[in-house]
Amino acid sequence: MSHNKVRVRFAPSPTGGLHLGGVRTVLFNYLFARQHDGEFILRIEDTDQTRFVPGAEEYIVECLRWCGLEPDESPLQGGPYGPYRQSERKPLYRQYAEQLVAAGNAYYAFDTPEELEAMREVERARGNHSPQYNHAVRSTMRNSLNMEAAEVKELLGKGAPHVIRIKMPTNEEVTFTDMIRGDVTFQTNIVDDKVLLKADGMPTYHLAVVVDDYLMKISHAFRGEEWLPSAPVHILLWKYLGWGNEMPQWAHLPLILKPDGNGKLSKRDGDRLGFPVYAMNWQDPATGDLTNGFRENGFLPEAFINMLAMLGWNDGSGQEIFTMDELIRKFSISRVHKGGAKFDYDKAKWFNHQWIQRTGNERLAQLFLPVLESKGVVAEPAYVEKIAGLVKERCQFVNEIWDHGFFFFVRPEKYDLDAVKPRWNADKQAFFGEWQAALLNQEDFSAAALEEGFKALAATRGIKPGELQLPFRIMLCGGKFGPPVFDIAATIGRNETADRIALALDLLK
RNA sequence: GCCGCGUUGGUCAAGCGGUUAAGACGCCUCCCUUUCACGGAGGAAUGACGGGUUCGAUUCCCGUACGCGGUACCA
Repeated sequence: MSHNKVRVRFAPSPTGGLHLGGVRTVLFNYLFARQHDGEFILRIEDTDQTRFVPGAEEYIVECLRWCGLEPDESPLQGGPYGPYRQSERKPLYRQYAEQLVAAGNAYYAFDTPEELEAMREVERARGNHSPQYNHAVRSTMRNSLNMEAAEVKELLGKGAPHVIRIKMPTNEEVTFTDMIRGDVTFQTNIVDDKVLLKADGMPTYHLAVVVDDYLMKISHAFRGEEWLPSAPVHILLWKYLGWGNEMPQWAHLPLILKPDGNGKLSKRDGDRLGFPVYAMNWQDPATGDLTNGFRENGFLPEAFINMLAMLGWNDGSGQEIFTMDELIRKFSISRVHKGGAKFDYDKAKWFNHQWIQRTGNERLAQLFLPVLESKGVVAEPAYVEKIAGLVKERCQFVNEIWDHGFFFFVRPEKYDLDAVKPRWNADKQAFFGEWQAALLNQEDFSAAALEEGFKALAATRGIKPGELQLPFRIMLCGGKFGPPVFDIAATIGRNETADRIALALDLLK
């Protein structure tokens, strides 16, 4: 439609942790921008000073960084259309609201909260379920539509508290084309006269999005489905402000739903069901409450992003594993689902498993280091890397390298002797005594050589090697888990292997 | 209540008027492995309902039901 540069934005309000759905909105914006060689802007919508939470903006920025969804313009890095924090743009908005008043598309309203509540009471008494300040009641309220110009001027002159409201037209239809949903039509009669400029001089979301999207030359506006009902207000504002030809194309993204029941996925659902909902850990500065994040739960950003992309979008080919580059190439907004998707934590874990397999041992080791540290273990990076390679196929999370490979770092504290004892006998006891002695002279300590020696020795004693492998494993790991036994022996080394055999033999006597 | 948006297996979903209705997660069985996994082979399981339109509807249209979202000087 326009040959202008693609410019999209993510515009969160800094009120707390960054939700899954929020990250997905960012992702779709980001993919679209990159695909079209456009720009992705982070704008902070902090017009509600009562809801401002310190640290939330920094947190959002850090989330985007972790996800690899870095903006081209933001409060932090600036850009040609700054400032990027709406609170810092406050002086900008009033003139546009005034412009709308002058054109007859908005008006001053002096109603106090008490008067508004009184109006709602009356309406409710009449059976009106959701009383609105709209075409039907505005003539009964204290606003510039019903007052003498002089009176308005006087009130304004002495600084009487007031808001500016949009004057919704009556009996009109507003239609726009949503890139996901197609044409959507609203009757203007059913939408109320939304406040555009608050008494404190701050714009509401409705005015701010339109003005900022215009000033920042936003070409495509993707946001959550919860915004669909207010779209007609925004469309009208674009028109009334005289910018109709530059209005962005809209797309309202489907919601991410809770796994059980219905409804939007909330932080509470995560707490209740035991999975994260926020991208990263979030600590509420007021209450000190800590909410779990995907990052701290051991998710790789690649997996997190991949999983999110597939929640509501697919390329039609059946492919499920995508790198960011592939997503950028293949993403298409028209293939985004209309219906909401229930979040499935099992599937999320599967994505993480897939990505762990695709991640190099060096990086896995690096990510695992803090876990090791927390266990009080110090190890050579090269050794940790090797272990990562040995156990990663059975890990869904990086920290599970410990669960599946702790015995590479420390001796088992307990042994699953029940798995061995029932079939334990003097022959086996003797075999392991001999095996332990043999290890000390084993020249080649590779897994293959160990296996060969083990089997040869078993043969001379007339015991099936299979009968001996499980006991050997228990001696080294303590239980029935872990990579192939001979790999373990080769990795922990001659002395450690011999020591562990001796230790276990004592217990089995 | 009103307005809007949705509705293919338990979940994510492909499909775009004619198909044995893909695939993935999860679940079950078997194989591999005398550990745990990975991997491989199978299996159970799906078109909300009712009307049209059509030679033929999962697919198009209209209702109904259900769900969700919105209905603030919050975003």
